[in-house]
Amino acid sequence: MSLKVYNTLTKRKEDFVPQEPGKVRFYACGPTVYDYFHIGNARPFVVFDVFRRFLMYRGYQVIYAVNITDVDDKIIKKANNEGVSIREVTQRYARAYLEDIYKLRILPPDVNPRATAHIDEMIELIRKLFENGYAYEVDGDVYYDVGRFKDYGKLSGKKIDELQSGARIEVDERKHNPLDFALWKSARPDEPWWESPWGNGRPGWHIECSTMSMKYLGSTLDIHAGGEDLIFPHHENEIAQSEAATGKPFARYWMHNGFLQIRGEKMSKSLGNFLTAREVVKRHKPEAVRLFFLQKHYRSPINYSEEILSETENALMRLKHVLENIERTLEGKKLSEIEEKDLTGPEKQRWESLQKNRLRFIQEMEDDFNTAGAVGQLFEMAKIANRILEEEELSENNQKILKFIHRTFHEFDSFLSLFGAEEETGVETGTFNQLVNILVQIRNDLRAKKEWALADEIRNKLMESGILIEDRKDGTSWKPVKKNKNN
RNA sequence: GGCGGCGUAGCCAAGCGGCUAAGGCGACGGUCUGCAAAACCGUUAUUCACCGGUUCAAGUCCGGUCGCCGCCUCCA
Repeated sequence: MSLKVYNTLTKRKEDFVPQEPGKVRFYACGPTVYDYFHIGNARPFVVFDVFRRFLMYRGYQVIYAVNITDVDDKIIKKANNEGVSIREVTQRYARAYLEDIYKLRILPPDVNPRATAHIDEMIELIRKLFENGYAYEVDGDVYYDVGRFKDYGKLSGKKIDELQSGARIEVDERKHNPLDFALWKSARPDEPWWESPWGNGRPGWHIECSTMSMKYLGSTLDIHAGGEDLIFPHHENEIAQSEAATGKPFARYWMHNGFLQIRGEKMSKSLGNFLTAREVVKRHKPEAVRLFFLQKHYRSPINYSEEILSETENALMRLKHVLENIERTLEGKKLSEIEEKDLTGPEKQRWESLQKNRLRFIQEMEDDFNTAGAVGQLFEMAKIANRILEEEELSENNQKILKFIHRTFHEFDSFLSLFGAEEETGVETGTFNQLVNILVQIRNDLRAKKEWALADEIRNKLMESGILIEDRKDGTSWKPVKKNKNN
């Protein structure tokens, strides 16, 4: 089986082959921190998080970088409107961004670079573009000379001439070409600025992503991802800058997510028809938001409504109930691994269906991350589990089948993050389990050394925290013990 | 005007040339229950916007028509 990815650059689904076997350099465009991000912005954050983690699940070493844009016109405007400093605005919303992605159970990226911390590198990149003849200066502004870059338009499929005729923006006569974009903007009053060879100023938007992605991931990225509205001009310009500077291909695979619509219209800040992710997460489970995105293919448009979110929440509960019911049924039972040769009749059929479901799930994920198709397999497995749970007496093999289903769900949840959250605390169970397992392991090491006092201390302390340790001849297990509570 | 995408049951949605068109929500029927709720089980598209064409075989490929959306300007 091999992974296939739809590449915007070639407009085709391609076999995914990273430049270095087993290693994926993955960059996704992050937020401009001038406001809370809305539920439409959340889509790429969630889906690319799942893709990243699926790649990890498949054994790739993934370096995942997501930038934070903290210098930009909109930030300046916001600060001026509120009469506060730029720094205050960016700190407030950068923190809010981190809080919100945490709530959505998005794993923190490996690198989360901020633009203002990379001004020197940006200046260096611009200097390189001057050296290579792709940049020019006018009155302290520096522009990229689009006409000099032969491949301009290769990502968006646009031709420079056609763009010119269709350009609706007023033409700046100082530019060689109306499509030339700012690499460096000279300082205006009340704007933040940094020193540069071209005078005081601040970087243009596009140069940030080129600079930071290449700094942390190298000249050629394996995957560059973002919303489809970034294809032009943002990603087109990133390619122009990066490739003109390094002479190497900038990114091997370009992935773009489709838009979220509300009442048949694109959700956007400028249209004012947005709901912040934090509002939505107050009304609906974060896992339901994730499932909402995952039940659609990431490249298709998706329609938001409260009703659809509620429906998704019901669907999520169906899956969670299965897990809970299996847990209750199997509680305290010790089951060995399933022996296929012992299976006959309906048990065998169930087992074979489940194997197909599991395989199919992975195949769907590998087929350009078809999460909707994959999730369907989960519901089919849930159906089988429920049929077993309905039975009066559970055979040993049926119990083992239930156990298999439970394990498979959690296996896939390493990248789906739909289950396993502690409802009240928001603490991720996976992390919690890992911590307890570490303690149990340490204790076993101590027992091996016959350091009983400390080992018992760990057991007692865990018991006090509601964790029961069980030493058995085939190993140590543990489980949370329910405190006496009504209901 | 240029470029790109979409149109599958009441709603959401997978499907990318060939087993009986996944799955979810809802609705209806049933199991459970003292009753109810919850949960679970079952049923729910001779048909894939429309018209032609290619093929032994088409939601699936090609052409056209209609409708919707996005990009071409900051935007995930």
